[in-house]
Amino acid sequence: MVKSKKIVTKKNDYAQINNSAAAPAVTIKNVANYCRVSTATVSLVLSRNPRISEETAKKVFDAIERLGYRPSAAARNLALNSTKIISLVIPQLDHIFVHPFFSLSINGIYDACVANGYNLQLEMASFQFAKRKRYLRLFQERATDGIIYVGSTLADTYLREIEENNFPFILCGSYFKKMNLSYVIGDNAGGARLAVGHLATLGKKRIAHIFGSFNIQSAVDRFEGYKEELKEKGLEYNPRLVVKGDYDEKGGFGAMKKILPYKPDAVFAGNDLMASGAIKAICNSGGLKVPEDISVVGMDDLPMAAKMSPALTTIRYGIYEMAYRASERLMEMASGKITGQLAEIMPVKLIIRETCGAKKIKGKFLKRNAA
Amino acid sequence: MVKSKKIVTKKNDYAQINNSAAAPAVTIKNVANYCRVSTATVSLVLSRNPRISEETAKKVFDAIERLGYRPSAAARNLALNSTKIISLVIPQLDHIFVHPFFSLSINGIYDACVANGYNLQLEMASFQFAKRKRYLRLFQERATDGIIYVGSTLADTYLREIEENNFPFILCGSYFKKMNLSYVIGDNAGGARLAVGHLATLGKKRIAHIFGSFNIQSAVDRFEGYKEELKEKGLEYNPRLVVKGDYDEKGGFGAMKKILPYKPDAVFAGNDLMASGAIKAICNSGGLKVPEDISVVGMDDLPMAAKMSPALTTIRYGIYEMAYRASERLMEMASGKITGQLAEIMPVKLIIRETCGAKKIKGKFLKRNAA
DNA sequence: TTGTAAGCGTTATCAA
DNA sequence: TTGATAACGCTTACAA
Repeated sequence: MVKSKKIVTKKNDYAQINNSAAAPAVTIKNVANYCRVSTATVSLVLSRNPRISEETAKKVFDAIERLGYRPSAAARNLALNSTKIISLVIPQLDHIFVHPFFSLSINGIYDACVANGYNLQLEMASFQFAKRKRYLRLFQERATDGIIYVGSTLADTYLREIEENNFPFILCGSYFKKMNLSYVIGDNAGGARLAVGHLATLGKKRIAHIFGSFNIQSAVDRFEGYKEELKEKGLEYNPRLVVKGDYDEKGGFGAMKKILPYKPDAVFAGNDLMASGAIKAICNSGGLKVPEDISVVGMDDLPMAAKMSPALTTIRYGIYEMAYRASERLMEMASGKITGQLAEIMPVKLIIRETCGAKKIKGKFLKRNAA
Repeated sequence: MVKSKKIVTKKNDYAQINNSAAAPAVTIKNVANYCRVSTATVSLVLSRNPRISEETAKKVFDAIERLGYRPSAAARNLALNSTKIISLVIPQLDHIFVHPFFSLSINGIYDACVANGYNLQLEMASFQFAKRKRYLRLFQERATDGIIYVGSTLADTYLREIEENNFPFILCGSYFKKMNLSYVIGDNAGGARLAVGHLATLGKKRIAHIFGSFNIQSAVDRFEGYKEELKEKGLEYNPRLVVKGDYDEKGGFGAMKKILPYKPDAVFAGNDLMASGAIKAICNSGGLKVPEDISVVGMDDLPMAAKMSPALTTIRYGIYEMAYRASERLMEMASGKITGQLAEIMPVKLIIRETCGAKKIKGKFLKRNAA
């Protein structure tokens, strides 16, 4: 990992004249003594307890200001048995942060934490994470108030231990049919049906599907929705038109190349990234065009979807919102406001842009959907 | 909230039969009572103090196992006055996590934390962050052991307060000339000189430069290196050949479009993203080709550089390694192993691939540099 | 080699 | 309205 290297290091230890790090911190006791009240009073003032007189409160606040007092987080944690820390678990993938799905999720979670006075801690769902049982340890050591897991896979069966212990825990964007773990997800099957239904309405008969990975419940659900809607519209399900795309652009490209020989007239991709790859594959194949020859609908409505050219028709359920919401729920669980399993499904919406061909593309650019 | 229990006599010294959420946590006292030793002994066993007999140690470990004891993080923090938490501050940009520079940095920092038993906490350098003085508060409340800031700008003058207080703090990839804050950076000027020198050696006379933003010290340094090397090689500095590119692909594209009218024969881009944008601009301009007509050299050596076609010649200093190293240093500061200002400069290396034209491109693909 | 007990800095329960 | 003081669960002199 870290290679040895020659490094120019310059130190100047005489830089620090005063402010030795050893300076003892100002404590609640100092404040109490300073105003000649008890520590209990100071504590009550800080928690804005109304039974403290205005006068005393002011005196205390002044002292706090003057002495530069800041309550110790550790002491408070110990007394309250809570850390105000939320742990975010994300898959350990090569460029996990690069994936817009995760970036958006993290932003939503971070914002929710800030809004509620929580700190956000980062955990990778690495091999060590599972082996060392960090998902349990964090709770057992009372180092976190709750865990939110974005992007779990069906292989994460160890999560059962969390279920058994009933710790504040929530899944974001994924879930397990066989575990009573709380979760917030998008309406995956519903979204798929919306997409496929739309394509069918446009007269498409040979609608293909690129899925991410059946190791992920949401991909399974999208696939199920795809099949259901085909049946609903009286269209035949053709396994040759369904290929795995691994969630990224490259995978979508490869999947589409495999599908093309079977003459699809439309594709519903399991996410926008794969949709983008699929479009590239189509346009790269002997003059085929999107949407003229093949319609494409994605899912997720990433920021890139609106910027693509042609702009991507897709399913929106609000990734940022989903993550924000899941975090809020988690904090409610952590503070005991809600108990038991919690399941929320974010509603989906079809965002019609250009790649489905529902709108005629006139000239170079068409007025886009608000995105 | 699990609150107050009857404090009468003995606590439950028996093993937990079931684990309802309200079950009080097993404490060090339970373990001590269970093995009929003192809490001090248990504590010493846990810190693997050699003065404890093998026998007792075994007994204690067994009890810990049997009772499922896990030390309370808060209690330990309070006693040790340390949290084993490192705070990572990153700029609040729209898709901050998408930028490979930050992804790589975060990965390096996370890995260093895990390797050293630290937890990683996330902070955005938002308006609130500065206004609420979180950068100070985190220390004052002893909520963190150290802060690492990736991607600070020259506008972050409030950091002076941290300097004054001498808190464990390190900048990663940036620094301030006028503050004695510790930092780890790449050799920016040196890298620029390497790039420009290489281009000059290839016979280039009109070497352009796309810089990120002069609000960032490293960009300034790269620019300085560029100018120095021009002088060194007896080439004239032409301000028209230097344009701002805002660090991203789009900016690089725009910058290059502005430069093209002035007939450059080479470009040194301040990072790989802008280099990529510049190449697109060149290839998009009336049949110009890279490297035949214009050579391009980037900086950072992102994973994408090797994958580009033609593959990007660039300057490597190891972003992941830089971040890893900065974290290690920070943890050393936090644990008091080192004091005073610390400055490390990661050595740079020229990675010759295809866009500079140093190697002839035969056929479609050329054997690439190991990357 | 082990035990006793004094912190660490809060909060919360009583009593005043 | 306030004050004493016992928790919270751990570490660490200092004793034994």
